[in-house]
Amino acid sequence: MTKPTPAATLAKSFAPADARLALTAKRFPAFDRKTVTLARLTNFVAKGLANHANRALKHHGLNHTGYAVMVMLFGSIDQTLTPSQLVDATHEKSANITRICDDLLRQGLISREVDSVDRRKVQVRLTTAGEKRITEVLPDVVAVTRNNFALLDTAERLQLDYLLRKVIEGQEQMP
Amino acid sequence: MTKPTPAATLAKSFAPADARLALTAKRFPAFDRKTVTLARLTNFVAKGLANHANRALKHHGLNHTGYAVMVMLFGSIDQTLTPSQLVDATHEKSANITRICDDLLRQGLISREVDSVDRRKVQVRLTTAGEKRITEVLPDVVAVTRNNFALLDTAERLQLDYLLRKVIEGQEQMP
DNA sequence: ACTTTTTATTTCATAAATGTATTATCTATT
DNA sequence: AATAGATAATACATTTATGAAATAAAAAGT
Repeated sequence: MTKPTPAATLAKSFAPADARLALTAKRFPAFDRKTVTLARLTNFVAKGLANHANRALKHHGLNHTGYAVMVMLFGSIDQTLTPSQLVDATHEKSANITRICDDLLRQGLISREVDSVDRRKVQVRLTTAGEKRITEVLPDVVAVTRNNFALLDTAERLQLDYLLRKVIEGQEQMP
Repeated sequence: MTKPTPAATLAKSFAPADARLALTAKRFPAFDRKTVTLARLTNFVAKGLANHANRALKHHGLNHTGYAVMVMLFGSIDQTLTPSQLVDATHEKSANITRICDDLLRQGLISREVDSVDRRKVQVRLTTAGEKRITEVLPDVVAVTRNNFALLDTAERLQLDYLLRKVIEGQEQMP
């Protein structure tokens, strides 16, 4: 089981910020330093993930959002999803999905067609070119993604998965 | 100690995406489903945090980046930091810090002055109005931030803090 | 002392993301 | 079958974020 003891020694770059938050907590009793720090940490990890992924994706003419869309399509029946499903799958706002898909369409990586049974819906489908592209890109991105978590052992990864899902569960209950 | 067992039952909204990633992993051996999922989870939590914070901040004329800048200033000696220090503290790109500070300056919440000993540097300082504003805003934002982590008990928060720092440590070692 | 290199910040052009309004279609109720 | 209400996607305006180049000052090397 993971022991949180040596946490303080890790991520040294955090020390100055921690000190500032400590001071703020001192000056401001309402300031819940622990959760604020959790929020900051999450933010930093997410930024790091996006930055590293983007660097790997740039050569391939994609960014991490476009990539996320394509991966979700790749993993779907018929390689087809509606924009709404893409919104759920990526947590991007619908307007952003439209924009991303416009771009993927320009690159010929996806197609769009109106759903024949519900004509409000649009079916976004990975093209052959799109499938080829994702196949080229995926190994790079997966490798980079893995590196982000390289320091965690199997138990820790499981634990992190559990904790993050629990946080999301809590967020979904928020007003 | 935290038991990760019931993780699968939490965050139900994740089920369809999990299924897609499972399929992708099946079709694509190189696809390391576990770390990819960790990346996705982190991303979602960060998005939720930003969205919730932004909603609380909007009334106050701030967004979560501007707020982050002000909190860091509030927690600093003399309530003063250079743009570079703000870059480190927030992980925002320098150009963005400039823009954010322009905005805070327009609102009269900070001041900018050239450092007298190293004239390349700029000292960004919280004004009295800025201090007042952060004092008004902080309780709201802290309350919202806490809610995101409401489902985690003390041990779990500690654990999450530990794990995230370890991830950041790993990210910092990346090329 | 003088040139080169490094560091700090900003500017500018561009990209990415969001909120709100709009259009079109479907569903349910009368 | 007509209408009201809900849902799906997009368009448009605006905000937010980024990369690359420019400017300026300090530090280092010769």
